[in-house]
Amino acid sequence: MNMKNRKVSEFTLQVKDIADATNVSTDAVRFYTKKGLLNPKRNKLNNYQVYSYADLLRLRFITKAKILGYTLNEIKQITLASESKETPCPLVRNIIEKRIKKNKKKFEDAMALQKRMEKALRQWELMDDAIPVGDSICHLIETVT
Amino acid sequence: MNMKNRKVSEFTLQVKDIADATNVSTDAVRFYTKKGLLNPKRNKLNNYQVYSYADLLRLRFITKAKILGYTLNEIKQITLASESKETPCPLVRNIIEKRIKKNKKKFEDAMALQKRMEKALRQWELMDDAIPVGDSICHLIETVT
DNA sequence: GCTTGACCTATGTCTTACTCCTAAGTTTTA
DNA sequence: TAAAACTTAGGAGTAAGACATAGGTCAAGC
Repeated sequence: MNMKNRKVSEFTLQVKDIADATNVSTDAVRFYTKKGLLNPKRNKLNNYQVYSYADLLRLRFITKAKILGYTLNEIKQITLASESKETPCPLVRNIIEKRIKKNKKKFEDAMALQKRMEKALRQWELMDDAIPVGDSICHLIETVT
Repeated sequence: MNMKNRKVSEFTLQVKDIADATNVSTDAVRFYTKKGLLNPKRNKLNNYQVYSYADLLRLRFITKAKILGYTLNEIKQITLASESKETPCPLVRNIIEKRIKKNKKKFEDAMALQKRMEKALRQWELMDDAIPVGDSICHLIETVT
């Protein structure tokens, strides 16, 4: 490690550091950076991106928000809003509420289908693998749908 | 309706017919067709695609399988397998089992986060919209994550 | 001092599952 | 007969990256 070039402040992370710490690929980190969701500085000595601990926290947030179904654009809006001193609560709450409602419906539908799928598979397991009933898979599938 | 040109067999559907019947866009139908998930014939008189009732059923299946998280490639494999007389049960079961497992984990994670998000939002609702606490949204978000 | 390996940079193409747009041919309707 | 509503094919754009490449940088070992 070239400490002369690496040490910019207390927490100085390179792409790989921040990526490994959050279990995100370096490609994804660079992608978020290009999109403006992360705002690293530059090390002028070698042109490397220099991430801070705040960037790491934000990256953690991004991964969680993504699981919830937020798009990167939504996440960007939320973080931008949270940066401005006068946080426009109603706007952000709106984004969040909408997403929660959408997700709820989606989850419920998916869960119901998932359960029927699992049930069908259990029933299928009682049958003989070797039976070549022709359309048997279609029928299984149709019981699911 | 030009019946001379339209009537190829009992069930003769054009793109729009099959699309409307399944609530899928015509673009999507054409996309599935190009990908080989649907196999219409051609009306030689006007070069139109001619879909059958079987295509309609398959399209219905595609939409359901998609909700379950199957990719179009997986769906194609399953339907191809179900077409061959000796349906290779173990292979298809494998695809289905894998997908179910993947979905299960995904749903569980997402559901857990969704619940925490809803809880945080409820707590947030008790607060005053007008309070410009600066990082309050970040804090809300951090309680969620 | 130089090579090797592990980083980093930027750019570009590929993927999935479409949507939107264009241009041009066909069929239906007024 | 002309307009409206269909059809065809192709190409471009979208999200959220993965993967490939070419070249720059840096620490370690010999």
